Amino acid sequence: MNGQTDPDGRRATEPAQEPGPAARGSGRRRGRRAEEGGRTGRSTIRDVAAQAGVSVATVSRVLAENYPVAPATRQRVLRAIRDLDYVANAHARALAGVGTETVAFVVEDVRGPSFAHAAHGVEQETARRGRLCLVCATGGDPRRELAVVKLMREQRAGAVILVGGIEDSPTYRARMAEFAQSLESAGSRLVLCGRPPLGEDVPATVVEYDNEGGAYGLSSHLLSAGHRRILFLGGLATHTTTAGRLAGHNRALADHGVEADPALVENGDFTRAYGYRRTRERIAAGVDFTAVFAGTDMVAAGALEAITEAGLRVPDDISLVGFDDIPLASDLTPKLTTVHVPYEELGRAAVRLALDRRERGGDRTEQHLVLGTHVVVRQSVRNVRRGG
Amino acid sequence: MNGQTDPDGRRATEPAQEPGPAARGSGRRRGRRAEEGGRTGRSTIRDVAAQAGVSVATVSRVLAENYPVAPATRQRVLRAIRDLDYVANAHARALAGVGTETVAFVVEDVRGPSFAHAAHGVEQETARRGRLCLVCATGGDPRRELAVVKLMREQRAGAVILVGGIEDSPTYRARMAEFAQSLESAGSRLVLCGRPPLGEDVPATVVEYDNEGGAYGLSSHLLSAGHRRILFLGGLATHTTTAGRLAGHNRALADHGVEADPALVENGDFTRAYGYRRTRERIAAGVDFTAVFAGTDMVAAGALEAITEAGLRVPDDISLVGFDDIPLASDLTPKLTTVHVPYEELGRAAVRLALDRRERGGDRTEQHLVLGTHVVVRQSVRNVRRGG
DNA sequence: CTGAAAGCGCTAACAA
DNA sequence: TTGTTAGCGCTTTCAG
Repeated sequence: MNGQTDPDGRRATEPAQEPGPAARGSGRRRGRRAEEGGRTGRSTIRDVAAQAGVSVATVSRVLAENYPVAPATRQRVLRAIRDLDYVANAHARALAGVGTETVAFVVEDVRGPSFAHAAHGVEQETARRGRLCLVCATGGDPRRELAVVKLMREQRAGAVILVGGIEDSPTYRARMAEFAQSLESAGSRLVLCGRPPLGEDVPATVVEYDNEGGAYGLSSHLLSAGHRRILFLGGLATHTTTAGRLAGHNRALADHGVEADPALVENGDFTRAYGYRRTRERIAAGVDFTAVFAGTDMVAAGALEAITEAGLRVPDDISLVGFDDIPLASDLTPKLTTVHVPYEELGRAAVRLALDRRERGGDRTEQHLVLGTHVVVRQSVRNVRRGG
Repeated sequence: MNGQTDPDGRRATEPAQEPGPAARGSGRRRGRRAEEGGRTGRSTIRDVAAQAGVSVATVSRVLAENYPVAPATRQRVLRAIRDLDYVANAHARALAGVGTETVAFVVEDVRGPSFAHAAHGVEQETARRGRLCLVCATGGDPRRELAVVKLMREQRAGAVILVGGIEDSPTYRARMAEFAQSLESAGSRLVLCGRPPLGEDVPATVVEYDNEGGAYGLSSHLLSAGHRRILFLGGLATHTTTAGRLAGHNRALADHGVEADPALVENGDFTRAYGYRRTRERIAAGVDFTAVFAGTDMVAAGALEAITEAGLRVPDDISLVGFDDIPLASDLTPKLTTVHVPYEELGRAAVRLALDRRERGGDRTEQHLVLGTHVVVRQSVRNVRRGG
């Protein structure tokens, strides 16, 4: 750069023809607004200052309340603010280094059954800290997910929370590791909520819940009730959630000395429609099981429908359990025995961990928290030992 | 200013002692980054320009793709961007007058039963237009609502959507009118979604659905089935939603020549717990009705529980209808006859109307759209005419 | 096709 | 106590 340029660039080259202090641009605007009567368009801190006959710094001070201002001045400023219906510009504020931070909450679909509770947790904790909460849906599309993460980096989000299980794959892991780095280097933080960690070297916060343990408990409950042939209705084998739940189920089987029969494990998705369809097919093909372990409560609802439709009863003819403990579980008849997942706490913890870490200037390490789950016994399981 | 101070100000006066993070000078930050190898902290467009050996203007141009840039230059810039892991700062962009706009979605509680669908509609339409979607919960607290609206003004949200019925009152109307004005003058737009208009002179967009018509249809359905004594379980009489639904109910009664009995109208809230409690009390006090019109499906779920618990059956002993047609309605046994409300479309329309109007530079008039509703007949109503 | 520089609205260091 | 002013990072004329 040539030596003539003032390092600051702007002012040095400014000609003497200085009109008033500060920009002519806003001066002109001010003029226009005055003509129109003072209520049109956004007013700026400069307008307020002018109106109150003080400097912008003073206005900023009464706004921030972080510096002594003479009561009389203060009143004048406040009055001007009211008269002009002034509101500070969050962007300018952010640019100047202060202002409300944002936390992004990224889900596949906001209608997902457990979304509401997780969202509530996030919203709660986020609001408690005076932050804003951005919600984005990806529709499960990796491209949209990529776009969203980029957008969040641009927004300087304090944390980006990705919620829900996912199809695991090397591609996925690579992408996430990149997201994590990318966010980290932008001063933000990636939070994986309800899905497993990526490894020690990935700077992400992970808040998951115990799928394996919950499933173990649930299957144990079934096994203790005498069930030996349990139909497992899961999502794809590579789905992180399915993987965890199936693992717990298999461990329970093993612990009870029951051999795992591959024919009793179905892979599909976590929709109600799938639960219905597959259960119906299995029943049509001959009922070679006494209980159904549905991957989620939604799947269980579908299964229940199919069972009922086939003229069978739950739990008399077939026992049924779900997973998640969404409200639906206790609305079904019979009320569904399931595993409770603390979604709300999951959301809260995600925000808490991520922001606390940043505030304490945490290092780039991984953070990992696993929330407990527990079986909720209701009315959809029958004891086939005593019972018959 | 005195000539001794470095025009860049900060750097010059900066003491040697290592400062904390969040350094005051980006000059220093930039310096540090260079030392550490280019990946720490946020890089700015200036870093990219330097790295690529071009001016910031050029970088801005390749980013915006709105101006011719020599391919070679372009490549160098792109490379620099990648090397530096650069992401534009949305705030700076917004301040400069461009950038992603935001739409705010304000609800009482994100766990509300119909929230998910409305949110989906909003999210969908919002994303389609390349906007971001902010979600805030007020917990029904007017103070928090006020704070949220202010926050949204600061964020320069393109539209602020308030969803769900509300306790109507002069205070409420005055507050809303003020919000509307306030947002309007800030170049934003207030959208009332699922609640009635405030008047021609209030610059707000209103998207509601036909509570009155839906209730009329529903009660007519009940009346046609021979029911004469229908217990109406509503929210407070001043609640906009309750008011609409009750009005439709009463009109149906009148049209069928049935006198409205005040003793058959209960006021409470829209919770499941209320539905349960009140129904139980009424049953205990003597069943002087043959059908229950629950204000919402949630209330109906509670009522169903109470009825069942009392050893009565739906619809054999008592018919039951709800309102909203949330998923729960078809999960209950028996499946609930209810009124379908197009929540998703409601959300979509809210965004569409508000943003379209702004784009077309609409005037300050009120906008008003009413979406239709319709009865969904399922299995919770019995015909007492033929039946007995 | 590229660069210089004037802002966008606000904060905070420094001076008065 | 209050005012002045240098940025924050980006876009966009206006001149080359």
